[in-house]
Amino acid sequence: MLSPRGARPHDATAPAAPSFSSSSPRHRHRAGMDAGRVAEWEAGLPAASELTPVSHPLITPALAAAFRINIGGGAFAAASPFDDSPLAHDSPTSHLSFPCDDEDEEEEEEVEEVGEGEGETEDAASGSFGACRGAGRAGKKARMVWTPELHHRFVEAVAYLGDKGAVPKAIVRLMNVEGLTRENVASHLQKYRIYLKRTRNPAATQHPQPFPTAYGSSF
DNA sequence: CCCTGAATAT
DNA sequence: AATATTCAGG
Repeated sequence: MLSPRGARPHDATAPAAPSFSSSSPRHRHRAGMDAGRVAEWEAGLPAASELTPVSHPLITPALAAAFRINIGGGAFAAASPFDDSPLAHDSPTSHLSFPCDDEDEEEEEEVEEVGEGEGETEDAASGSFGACRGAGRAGKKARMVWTPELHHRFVEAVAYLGDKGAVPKAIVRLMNVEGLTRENVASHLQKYRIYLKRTRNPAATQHPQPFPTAYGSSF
């Protein structure tokens, strides 16, 4: 037996990382019980069974409204090469970047750090986004971090397209997120499908889980 | 060429 | 262990 893909020459790259890497404001995500926030993506799920809109009357107002995600405080440029997305009509629905983690070192997670009981009412979920790679181009494919907002957008796009039309390409096109590639969506789509399958038939399996996202989403 | 499934790497 | 990335196949 031959295993062709046994060894993979990994590019040891570590080229440059000079850019701004001085202060990295870590966002403290509080796993509070924001049921409202959680219900957000839950509401975007195809509760019923028929979610296959055979007719595509273009973008619906509901979707457009649902897509109205917080648009950060203009930290990024705004020149989009393509602007032919149906969603990118005139609403601030484009310019979404995903934060990424740098550092190659394997560092343990930081210890818990509780403030002095300061009120954290303001949620950071819809706050500022840290653009990681955008203009700067480096042979570094940072691990994509699917933020709840990004995931929500993804879910909305899938729900709109339907199970039969939810193709990575269409989703990417609808999301219109710069930096988001088809592979990224395809990968996530797989996970999303598995998640749906898992929740649909919890037979002989653990209890239903919300969504195995790396974010606070506990019910 | 595109989409889906599994394997692999971090 | 979980998630994203990548390879391979249909």
